[in-house]
Amino acid sequence: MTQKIDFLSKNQQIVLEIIEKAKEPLKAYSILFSVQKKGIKGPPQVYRALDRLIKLGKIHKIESKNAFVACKNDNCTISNATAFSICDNCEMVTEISNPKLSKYLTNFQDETGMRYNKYNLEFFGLCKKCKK
Amino acid sequence: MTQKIDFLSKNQQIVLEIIEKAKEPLKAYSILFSVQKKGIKGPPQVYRALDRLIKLGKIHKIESKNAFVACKNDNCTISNATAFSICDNCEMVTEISNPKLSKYLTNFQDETGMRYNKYNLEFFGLCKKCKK
DNA sequence: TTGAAATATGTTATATTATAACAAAGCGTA
DNA sequence: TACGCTTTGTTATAATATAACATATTTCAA
Repeated sequence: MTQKIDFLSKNQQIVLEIIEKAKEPLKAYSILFSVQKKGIKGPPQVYRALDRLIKLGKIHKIESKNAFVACKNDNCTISNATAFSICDNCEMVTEISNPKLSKYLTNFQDETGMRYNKYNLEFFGLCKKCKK
Repeated sequence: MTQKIDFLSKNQQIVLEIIEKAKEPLKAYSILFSVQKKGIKGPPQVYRALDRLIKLGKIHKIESKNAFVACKNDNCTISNATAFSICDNCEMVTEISNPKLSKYLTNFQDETGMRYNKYNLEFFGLCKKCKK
């Protein structure tokens, strides 16, 4: 049987915890180094946990940075519709949860008639702090 | 002085040409293999050309695939505002040029007051062919 | 013109990110 | 229990990207 959708294995819990505690997106290998003392030895264990957490919507991958952040939405049902704001200077990443935006993009249809079931949007600019 | 904005070096021309001819996004190392007969020996030469072509708006990087496509817009002034449609099955990638969408996103402002000067949007789904 | 500073290119090596391949362990159920 | 399936562990390696330095080219002021 496939793993139950609400159950996290030990490795998955370890990886999720460290991502949730972090204030910034974490790279896979920095996760690996941090969790080696907890018994995780190799990249595949980390990447498998990351893959699963992504599928569950518990974390998201910031594609432009190859880094991972915890999902900030209460129920992580929108992992197929993600938007982030990224500061070019301090690299701060924030998940945008704006109902209007997600509605607009979820309903978006282009000329080709292709219907989308997932999107990822990354905004870049300077955050308030760095604008000063 | 900085290289003139409308001038491409030999390497840049070679790389751009091969990307423009391709029907699908190209990976950096597949570009490298194709251009080795033309005198380009190493990854840095390819990556430098790619970086410059991106800055000029001649090509875009598909972040979720680590691959590069030619810009389809006549004048490539919107390289800071990109949107793509990606088929999960056949991996076809199309650049979306939809004025309404780009206007919406360019003007988008979130609660934090951060103003964006760049965004990248990637839609995923099944293209017409693959839906059948 | 000429030569110092800046820019661009070539080259080797290596860092970073991710997955293949297979072995071992756990789990459900007939 | 023993068979099939899924998950986990482990080693090795593939794929992506950049550091570091050497060489060449261009720019432009003295």
